[in-house]
Amino acid sequence: MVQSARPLSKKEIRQENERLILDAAEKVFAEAGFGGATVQLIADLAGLPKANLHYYFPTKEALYRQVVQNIFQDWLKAADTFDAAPGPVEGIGAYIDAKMEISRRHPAGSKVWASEVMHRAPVIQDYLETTLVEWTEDRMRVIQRWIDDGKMDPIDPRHLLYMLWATTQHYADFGHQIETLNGGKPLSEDQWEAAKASVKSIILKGIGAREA
Amino acid sequence: MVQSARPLSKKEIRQENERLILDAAEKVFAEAGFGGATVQLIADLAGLPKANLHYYFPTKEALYRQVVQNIFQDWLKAADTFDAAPGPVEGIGAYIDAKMEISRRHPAGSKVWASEVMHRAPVIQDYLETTLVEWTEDRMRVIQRWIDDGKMDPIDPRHLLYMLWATTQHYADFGHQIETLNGGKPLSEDQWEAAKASVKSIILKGIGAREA
DNA sequence: CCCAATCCTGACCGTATGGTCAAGATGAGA
DNA sequence: TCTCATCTTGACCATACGGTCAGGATTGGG
Repeated sequence: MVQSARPLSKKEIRQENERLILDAAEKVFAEAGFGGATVQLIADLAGLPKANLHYYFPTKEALYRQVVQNIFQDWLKAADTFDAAPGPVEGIGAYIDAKMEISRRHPAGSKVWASEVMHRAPVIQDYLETTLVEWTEDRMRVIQRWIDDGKMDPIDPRHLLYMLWATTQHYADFGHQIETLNGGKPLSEDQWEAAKASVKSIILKGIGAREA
Repeated sequence: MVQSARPLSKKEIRQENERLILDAAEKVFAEAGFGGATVQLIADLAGLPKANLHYYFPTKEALYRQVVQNIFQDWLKAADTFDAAPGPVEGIGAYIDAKMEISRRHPAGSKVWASEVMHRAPVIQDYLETTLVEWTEDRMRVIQRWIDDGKMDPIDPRHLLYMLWATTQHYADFGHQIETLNGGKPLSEDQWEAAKASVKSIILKGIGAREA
């Protein structure tokens, strides 16, 4: 517990507190939903008085918006793997790995995202209509190219993407159900590896992905 | 608007009103989450005064519990198809059809279920631990038998079930996102058929399902 | 060292919400 | 027809919640 006693600068204080608040907010929004979450609960979890939280984020909505936007960024970043790949085995395989890892490391974020979309995306509808549409069309083109090059079966790229999203995010969003079906215990390291392997195996075989 | 003017009997009144309330509640809980839903909103949608709603369901929690339990029943019923089937092509194929149909016809119910599980199943945890566990083990045994009989590849039945749940429910839970990516329009009849076909094709091929 | 800017917080406020109640209306059975 | 059980509802209440504010503490720059 020995720690440098140097007082934090204003900049550092701001950064640190915003991080504390955003982390706490993500957890609380994930567990209770936007409507069920209370500012008091978020403040308690962040270890700050409620009024201090309102100093950094004027309203509950503004805080929620920031949380969702951050999650959306991660969501998109996971696709970097997709682009450089020579074919579906590497590209989709790496994408599944990346998204499964997000589900494992940031389940709260995944739940907040799911909740936002389920409730008709009240705060990020504009992102869906612009960024997500572009992103999706780009990846659909990549998949179509693989199909044209004979690297996989002629699957509708759109439904393949939906299946990838659904399957990988399921391990976060429905993690509680999976845990219950696992005897109440979280998945072990080995079980996570088995999950990833199963998903990759079924999908890659299912789309007839051929090694480069 | 001409209608039989026969006054409803007490029994009919009760049935009718409970149905109105449950239908309205499912929609509102799906759109706003438990915390975001208000009793007033449910009452308005059902066309009843709030106090009347409380006459039939004493608390918001009791109403929510009933909604979730009803959904759970449908969820289980969809599996009837599974059991009689001679092999994975028929069994899993029919299960996918059934669950996709639920996603299409009762998206609100699917969302309420997803929300409940995401929030650690505060009201149906006991069902998860008993009924769902049994249900899952039964189906895993069926799948294992198909594997042993050489009717499909040696896939981990557990992860196959998760993939089936994830993929089919995704079309309800993330329906708004899918709609946005479809130019803001709901999926047409043909598009639903294409979705079903894609899902079935990828999964059945992915698990190496062989015709009987 | 001083003053301005930033940060912190207990106390407070208006509102919305879940739930109650008492009194009346309506249908069922004798 | 009379009586009882069930159904209906406007008015009401206590509470919890999001958000405000005034004033104090702390840091930074000149």
